[in-house]
Amino acid sequence: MPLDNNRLHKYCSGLWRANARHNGTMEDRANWRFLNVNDSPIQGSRLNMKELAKALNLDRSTVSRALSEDKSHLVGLETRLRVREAAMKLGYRTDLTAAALRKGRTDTVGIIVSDLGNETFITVMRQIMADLKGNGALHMTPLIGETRDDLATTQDLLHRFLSRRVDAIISLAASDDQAEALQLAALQVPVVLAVRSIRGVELPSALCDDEAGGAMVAAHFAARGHKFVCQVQGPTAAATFRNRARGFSRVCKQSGLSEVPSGLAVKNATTPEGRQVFAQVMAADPRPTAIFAHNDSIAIGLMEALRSEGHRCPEDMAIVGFNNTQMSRVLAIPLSTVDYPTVEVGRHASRLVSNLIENRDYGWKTSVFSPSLLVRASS
Amino acid sequence: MPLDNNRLHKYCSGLWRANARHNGTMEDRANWRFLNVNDSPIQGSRLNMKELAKALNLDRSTVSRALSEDKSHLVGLETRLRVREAAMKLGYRTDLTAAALRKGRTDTVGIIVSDLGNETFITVMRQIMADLKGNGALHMTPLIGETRDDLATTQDLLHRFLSRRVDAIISLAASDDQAEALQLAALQVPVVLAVRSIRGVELPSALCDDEAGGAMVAAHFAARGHKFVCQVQGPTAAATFRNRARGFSRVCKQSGLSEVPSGLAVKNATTPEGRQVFAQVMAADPRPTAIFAHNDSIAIGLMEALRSEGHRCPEDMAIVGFNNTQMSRVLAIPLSTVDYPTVEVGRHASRLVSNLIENRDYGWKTSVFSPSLLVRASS
DNA sequence: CTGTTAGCGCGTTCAG
DNA sequence: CTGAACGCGCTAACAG
Repeated sequence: MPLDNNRLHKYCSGLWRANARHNGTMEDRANWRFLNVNDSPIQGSRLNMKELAKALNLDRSTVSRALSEDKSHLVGLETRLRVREAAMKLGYRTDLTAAALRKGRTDTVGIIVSDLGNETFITVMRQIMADLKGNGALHMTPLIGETRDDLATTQDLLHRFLSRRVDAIISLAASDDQAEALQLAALQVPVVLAVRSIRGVELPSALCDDEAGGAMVAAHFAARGHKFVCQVQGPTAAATFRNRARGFSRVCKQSGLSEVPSGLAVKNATTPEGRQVFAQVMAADPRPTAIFAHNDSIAIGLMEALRSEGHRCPEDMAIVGFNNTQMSRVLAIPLSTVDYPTVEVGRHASRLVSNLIENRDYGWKTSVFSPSLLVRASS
Repeated sequence: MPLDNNRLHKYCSGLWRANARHNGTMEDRANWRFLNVNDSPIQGSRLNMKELAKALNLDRSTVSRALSEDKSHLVGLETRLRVREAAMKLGYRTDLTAAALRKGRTDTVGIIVSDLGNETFITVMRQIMADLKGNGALHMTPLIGETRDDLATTQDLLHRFLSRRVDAIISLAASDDQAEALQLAALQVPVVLAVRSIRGVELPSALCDDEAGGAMVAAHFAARGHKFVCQVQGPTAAATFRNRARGFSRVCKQSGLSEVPSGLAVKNATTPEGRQVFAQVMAADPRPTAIFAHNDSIAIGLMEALRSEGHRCPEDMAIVGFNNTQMSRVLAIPLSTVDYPTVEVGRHASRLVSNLIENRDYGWKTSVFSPSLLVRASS
């Protein structure tokens, strides 16, 4: 089957993006040497640009241009097609590490996330990865690292990313103790914060308006006629949770709601801890009739404890979570929750990165996106 | 504060592993030029090895050796310390892309996963990443990509990995339609399969004995005295689920259990689909008294549906899942499930990769690890 | 033990 | 429109 221009044009991008299904049959790959005009010393089985050029009786430069996305117009149409056809048949793949060395750009961005098991982080990360793959003329590859909120791991990760010469870094794992490490990194490459910010650190960020989210929940409780309510706060070291708490408390005061017990917090925002903290809620006097859990995991722990002890939700106790996770939607009693603006946050983070890479403009471009309350059966 | 040898030795590995907290103060970094003996043309703010060498009145090679892990013994102790101290104070970071180009090795491995939201995959991946970071003298960086079981995405990912010259590829996302793409990739670099295998493709793999897992569940049902049971199968395209089904059915026959209804399968192994399929289970005649769900997500969907309709678990219906996810442990009715050997699978996969990279030995080294049944309250 | 030399595979001048 | 030459930052081979 001869290659037509249509397939070649597909391959043009396919060479970089690999949409092309046909990378040359194994026969082609085995026999590519026979295209050589002169015998040339071949090190491995991997074809490089020099060899490809020799096989075509062209100079490397011409081949380089023909294969490139932005400079292929500098090459005659006929030559360009000939080069691309050969590259395709022979399974040529440009060596991106070599290209990076020459260009001074690796077309990679480091992504730091605290917990790969967290659905919200993953959702934001997916958006970022999708954007990075297609944004503008850029085709960036993400390097992903998980910190589990450990400072040493974070520093290790930053060092690795910097050593690999990433073009930028996005952290979804910022916490106060990382301030210095991130600022040091920002001296070398653009650093963008997403989901989590750091007090007093002015880096371009893409955030959720957590305070507004907390406020919405309190307003909702007030509208439902509750008098005594409480909140189970996530780790207090994270600004995210502090903001949710502040918004909730503010509106409680404004609406005449009493927070009892107050100061409830879990060390990790997980279901088991939500389960455990339930006893403290029930021990309070007066006992609250509604709980705001700072995320869905905690909320689910509370609901499971509620079920275990034979109480009913929302009749005996209303519960609202945060993040709108998949699980919240499929419970027997669907969980009321605050929908996190994952798409907006991810998109803004990737836009910031693209802009900063193009023109090292470190302007003050933080955006804060609003969440929205989803009232379901649990409240 | 002067640098003592202890800190320098830490930095020795810290240079690569960044355990060192102190990367040189900002003043150090700003003034590093003054260490230069001659003025040298400096392009960016980033210090390279040539400049570092000139500042120290040494040759690049010496600096390179002094900083390396395996060849630093070729350098005099005094010089070595001097080099490392300077590198540390000046915040020198070796350019890994350049090193890779020269060495013909990038010290990266591509990891392909179908779904970043899947706890089991993530757990295996974490193990792999931890091993890769510390295994032997190797410090490999993983490149992670998600396919969502899409062939084109998989091909794209493979191409990107290969273009970035990864030293090996680990796929936790194999499915039958990817056979050709993976085999083509295996022509270039070692390819290892984990968690999922492909029928008829002989690549070194690290797997779970899914059939044994299914068998355990059937034996458990038989021991509990059930007569009519059923299973809800995951996507039939995946060998994983086919094996679980086969093991379960085999033991059912051997133990005289009837599968009604049979042939129940969901398109995606998710909680919502588990929820939906529940109606079909209840409509069966005779109605089964126990369900084997091919993973915990499906099982949880079934349990939620059970709750919604007022049935009791395990009295009216026993349920067993697969994977031992966090969620299975914290439900009001803790879920019986099959514990997946994530550590063993991950460890074997990373060992395979390390071995294959060292000595391109493509020997037949697949291992299959046994899962174990965890009986909890739901059965 | 250290310096010298020679590339790794590309992209980008500058000529023609 | 194409070819020749240079160098990105590093490590490996070979001398000394």
